[in-house]
Amino acid sequence: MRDVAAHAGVSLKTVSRVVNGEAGVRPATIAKVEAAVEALRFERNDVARSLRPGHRTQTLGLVIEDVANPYFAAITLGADQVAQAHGYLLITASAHADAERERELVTTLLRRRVDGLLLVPSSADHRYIARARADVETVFLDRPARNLEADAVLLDDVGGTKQAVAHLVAHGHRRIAFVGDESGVYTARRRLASFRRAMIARVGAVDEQLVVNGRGLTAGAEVEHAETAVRRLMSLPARRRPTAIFTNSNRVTVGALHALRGQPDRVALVGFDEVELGDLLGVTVVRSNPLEMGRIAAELTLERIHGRDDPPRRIVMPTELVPRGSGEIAG
Amino acid sequence: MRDVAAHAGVSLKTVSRVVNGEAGVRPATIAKVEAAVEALRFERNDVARSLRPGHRTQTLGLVIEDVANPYFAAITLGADQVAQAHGYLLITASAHADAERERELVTTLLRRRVDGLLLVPSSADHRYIARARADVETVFLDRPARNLEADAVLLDDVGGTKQAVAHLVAHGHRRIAFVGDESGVYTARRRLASFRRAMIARVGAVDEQLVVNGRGLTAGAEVEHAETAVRRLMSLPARRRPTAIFTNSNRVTVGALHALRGQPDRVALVGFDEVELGDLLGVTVVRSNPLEMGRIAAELTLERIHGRDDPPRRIVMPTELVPRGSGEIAG
DNA sequence: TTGTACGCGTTATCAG
DNA sequence: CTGATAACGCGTACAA
Repeated sequence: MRDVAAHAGVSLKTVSRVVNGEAGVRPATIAKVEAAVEALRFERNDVARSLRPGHRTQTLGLVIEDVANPYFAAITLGADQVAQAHGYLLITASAHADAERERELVTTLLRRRVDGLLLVPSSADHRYIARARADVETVFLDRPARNLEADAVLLDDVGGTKQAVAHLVAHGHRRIAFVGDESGVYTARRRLASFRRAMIARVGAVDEQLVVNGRGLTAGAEVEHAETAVRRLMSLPARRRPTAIFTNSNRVTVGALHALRGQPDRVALVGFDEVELGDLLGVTVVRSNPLEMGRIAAELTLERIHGRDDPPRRIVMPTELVPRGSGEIAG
Repeated sequence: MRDVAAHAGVSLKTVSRVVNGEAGVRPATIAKVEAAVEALRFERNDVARSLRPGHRTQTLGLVIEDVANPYFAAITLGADQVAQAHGYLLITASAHADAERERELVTTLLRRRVDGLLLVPSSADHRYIARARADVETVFLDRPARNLEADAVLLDDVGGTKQAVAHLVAHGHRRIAFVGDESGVYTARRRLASFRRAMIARVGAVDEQLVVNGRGLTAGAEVEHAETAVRRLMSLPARRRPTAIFTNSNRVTVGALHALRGQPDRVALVGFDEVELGDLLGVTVVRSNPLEMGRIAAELTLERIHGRDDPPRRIVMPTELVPRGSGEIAG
């Protein structure tokens, strides 16, 4: 910028004014400066710019489990859409359900002074965020903060799980299995608890043999582990074998579909989260709208950045049961 | 940092040393400083840090079409893995195949002084990048740069297309349709050209009625438009109707699968790119490895940043035909 | 082992 | 309308 000023024969501040389109510069001067900008291929440095007090980085941080999971990819897209619309950019990082990694990533993002943080948490205690920087606007996604007051955009997992169980029971099932990963510990536990409650309410009991929750379902191999788990369930003696399965995430659903492929008996299946081509495969799912979740979370974050200061909100997104065949197999 | 220094009764520089773990500070001093850091909740500001000459932002920019497309999501994950492993962060933005948006995003990223840029281009001329900043390491993904010397990590679309055509011809097809979107103009044109060549070589001619390339396949609605296009093909009189279809991207494949669902006649289908659950649906695809593409591109970018300076490279990733049923329907 | 002075590229303030 | 100067938070060079 100094070079541009020299080249144009004006002061630094004048260049700044022209570059930022501020008013109060003579057209002739503007032309001179613009010529110099062209000649020297000058490009404003937004890093230095955001160093100024008051000025922000115009950046949002997003930490998710895994971009390659369509559920999180949709969240990412939603957040990106809103961010771009407001002139913000999004730093996205996958923590792979690793609490340690999550902390590292969050810390790095805070050091970079992101104006806002969107977080799908894997860790069990988020006081470290407040400890690091109290002034960053943080919105939790999919799972609430632990030990921290913060906004959260969540799914109605309780409702969704109830719908699924009710649907299967209505189709005559009583031996319903629950297969989940533990990636979102909170989510998983919550859905499992709802499952138990719903089962007790509608069937009278839960067969714990039919509950598989995460032991061994490590990150990165959820699909394979879910497949194994479902195979194991299907190899139980006939009278204890489940007639229906509820899978609690899209990864698990995909694994279950693989496992059920070769099965002689038709087993009912309802999965949490949409799965691509699920319509063609006839997979009944409890669907939510992760794109909208990402949008809402980003919008809330930006509102907070721009001064909104009512108490932390907890927004719960609805779920919807989409019958497509697999959930309507009679028990 | 000044406050910390005051609180600890030491100089600014000493705090800097402690914070960055530099040697040559007395343990007692370290303790004092660390106490002050705790008390004041000090967190290093990496924005200011990267402003220093020589210091970089440790950030990579990635511009893709759409994170919600599993192909690009896989690229994103690969790039993120490598970035994280090297202490870099990734700013990812979806340009939705809009050349204008691509330019805006790239410009914004350059202004933020990303150290490297990974770009799945939609625009047809990339001189603007060199014009803006000559010193940023740029690697193109999926499609090469136009009017710019730059590294590129590409797919072997020619080979993949040939494989697909050969496969279908080997199964007795002669009336093979090509359905593509124009999202990657370069890619689309190239695959279509290869398709024509392969058809002429193996069948002797191309029925242009069976070539649908993008007219009307606008961004964001590729799936629906592909579905419509395939429906139209299937409603041709029997002797001109295709007996096989080659779809040139995962979005188009999904649309085609929807269109073919209700069809009375079985039509063969080979798609470019993997589609999730394609194995269960029996979809024959020409598969590549987008995760690895993202990794390789990020690695190359980092090597460039760290000084590698051989001439621009063009890395071509192999493709593989995966027979699963839909491509083996006899013609 | 610790401190001082300066500069990174920009914008805010205030004077001319 | 335009310019000089300070400041943002940090690290480098050098001095103490």
